[in-house]
Amino acid sequence: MTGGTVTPSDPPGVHDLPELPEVEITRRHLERALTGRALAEVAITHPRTARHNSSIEEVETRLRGRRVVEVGRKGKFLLVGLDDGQTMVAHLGMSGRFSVASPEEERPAHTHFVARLDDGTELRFVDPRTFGFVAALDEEEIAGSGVARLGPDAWGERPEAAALAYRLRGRIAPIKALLLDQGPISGLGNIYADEALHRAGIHPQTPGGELSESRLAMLADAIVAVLEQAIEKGGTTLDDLAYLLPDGRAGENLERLRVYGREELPCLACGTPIERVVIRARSSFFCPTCQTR
DNA sequence: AACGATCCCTGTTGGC
DNA sequence: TGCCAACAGGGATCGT
Repeated sequence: MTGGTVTPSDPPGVHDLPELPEVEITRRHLERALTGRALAEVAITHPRTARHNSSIEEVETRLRGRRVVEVGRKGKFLLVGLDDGQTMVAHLGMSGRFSVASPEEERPAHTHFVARLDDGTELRFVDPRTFGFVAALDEEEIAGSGVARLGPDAWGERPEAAALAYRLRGRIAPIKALLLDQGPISGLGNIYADEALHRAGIHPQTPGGELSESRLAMLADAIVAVLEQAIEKGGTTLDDLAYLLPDGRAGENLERLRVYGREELPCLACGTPIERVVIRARSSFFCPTCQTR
């Protein structure tokens, strides 16, 4: 039921929407597989995958022959440092997935990027919906990209209440929208934003700038807790058709979700039916009793 | 500057 | 049984 219609009795379902935990799991996998390796040959087969450079050929040329120095992450962006100072910037978008496989293994449908590595394996990027991308950017290009507008990483940098208060000061947009914005704090998507707000007892429509420092302290703690748990559980795979982890395993965080996709089901804390509202064209699930403005 | 709307895209599904 | 419109999502872009 990946991306299917959401009905009250039917959890949205469910695929693996890559948010910070899923990207961090991917980063760890790539760190092991790519560090020290050279991208011997690079082939991109879908123009949207290369849209952050001027052409497919430019990405291929700029990455070809480069050696991987480090694999980092900020928010939901993967930052693969290369030996000439460039960075291979990648985003999984809605449906992107990296894997490292033997060239003999059949390539899955929607494989839009392949890099042959100098150890004989192949780095692949599969992305049916093409919301993801792979780019070759230098320092200056990164400074002008979306990466530069990211707020502190929600897990790696863990902004505390005072930092959140500063970043949300005067903002009247709903806190849910601000958490999705990636500017005040980066890495949260629709699932973990809802989960963190529920854990913190904050209504998603509360204007961000109106949250007291004590409530922001609860939010900061809740964000780290939901992300930590999701990373430990291998991320959230929402249905067994969609694959999630780079090694092919499904994540096991789904059972831990307390509000996302649970419209009309009883709140696990108080029994009140979970409600759904649309904020910034995204579903927000919340408990009207536990979460207040 | 901040905010909201719109667009991109495809697999899945509800409704007919 | 089969067809098709609706829907989900992150981020870039644009209008107000």
